[in-house]
Amino acid sequence: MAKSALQKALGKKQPFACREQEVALNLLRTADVLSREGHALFERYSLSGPQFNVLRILRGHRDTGLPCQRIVAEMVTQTPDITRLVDRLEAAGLVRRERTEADRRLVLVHVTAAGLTVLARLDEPILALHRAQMEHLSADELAELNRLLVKLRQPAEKPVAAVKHKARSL
Amino acid sequence: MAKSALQKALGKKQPFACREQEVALNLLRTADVLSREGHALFERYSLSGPQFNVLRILRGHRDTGLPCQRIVAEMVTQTPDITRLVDRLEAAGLVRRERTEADRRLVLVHVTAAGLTVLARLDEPILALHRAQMEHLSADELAELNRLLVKLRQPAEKPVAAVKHKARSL
DNA sequence: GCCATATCTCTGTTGCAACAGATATCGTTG
DNA sequence: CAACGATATCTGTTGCAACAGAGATATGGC
Repeated sequence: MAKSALQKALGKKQPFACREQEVALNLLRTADVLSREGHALFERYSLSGPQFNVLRILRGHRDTGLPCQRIVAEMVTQTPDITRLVDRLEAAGLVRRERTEADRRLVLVHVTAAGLTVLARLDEPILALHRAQMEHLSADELAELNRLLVKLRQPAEKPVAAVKHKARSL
Repeated sequence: MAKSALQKALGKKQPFACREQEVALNLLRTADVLSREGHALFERYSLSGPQFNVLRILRGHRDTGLPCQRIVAEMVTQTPDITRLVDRLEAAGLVRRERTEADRRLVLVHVTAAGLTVLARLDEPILALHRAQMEHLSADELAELNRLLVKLRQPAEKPVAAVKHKARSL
């Protein structure tokens, strides 16, 4: 295997154990690099990445609101600590909780007008950032990258139990 | 644009704003899904992902040791809190600090025998996990994915200052 | 109608991450 | 050799994330 770009970037002197490991490390590193730039953008609005993600999800359901569990299911980076994440958004006045009457276990979370305002201000810079980060890739490359990322993650999304069981038996 | 796989997976009803945004979300989500399985593996050895990463880096330089700054530069997910990360590894007996005499500002970090033992136990399960996560992709697809991930991250790695300055002016 | 089970959310605790400032050392300049 | 800036690491503080357990409510069997 020839020396890869990541090896040089990281100053590594020995090759990767296998191509699968190279993909794993490249995936995590690229995600880390790109998400840091997004983090710098959110920071100016006192938001974290997951917080912005939740706001955007709630905007997609602003007519009905969404229970916490559904919010987590739609998040890009899923967190088990959705309660306090919503707590902080609520303290900032960006979302509002509403206990339902039909099923009193459920708490529907709605985005507020203030939340929609913040989202509106962030929409354009976010898109501009994404475009700037990827302007050196062709449309075909972006489509292929999308396809491969989805395919890579696909088997782990449904049979999670099987994978976890396998991992524990190692 | 036709409905994508991620839209269905996330239960979204409206399309992405653009393909660049779809790539960004797919990248973060795939990295999150795969890294969680790795986290479950490290957890059994009371290690975090970055901690394992540091140990592996130090193994690659076990003849000379490495200053903290160099460790950060080689990390997959770079952290500004390397001091305490090394603190915890040192408390666990997996690394050892050594103040150099030539330049007394430098602290060379070495992996200990115990650290090498932990690494040796983790090497095979990690490779097995990576292979299991990617067994449904062909060798060509893995190579193409590697190429695209490296290309996507490439411009952000060198002109970081320029990008950051640009982001701040938004 | 009552009890067991499942679901949803919240709380308590621990540990890590991020940012800013402090300390110690080195190299250079006058 | 004294002072200045640069470099490398450490410390203090704040806030978030992860995990376990508890409280409240709904559902289904009897």
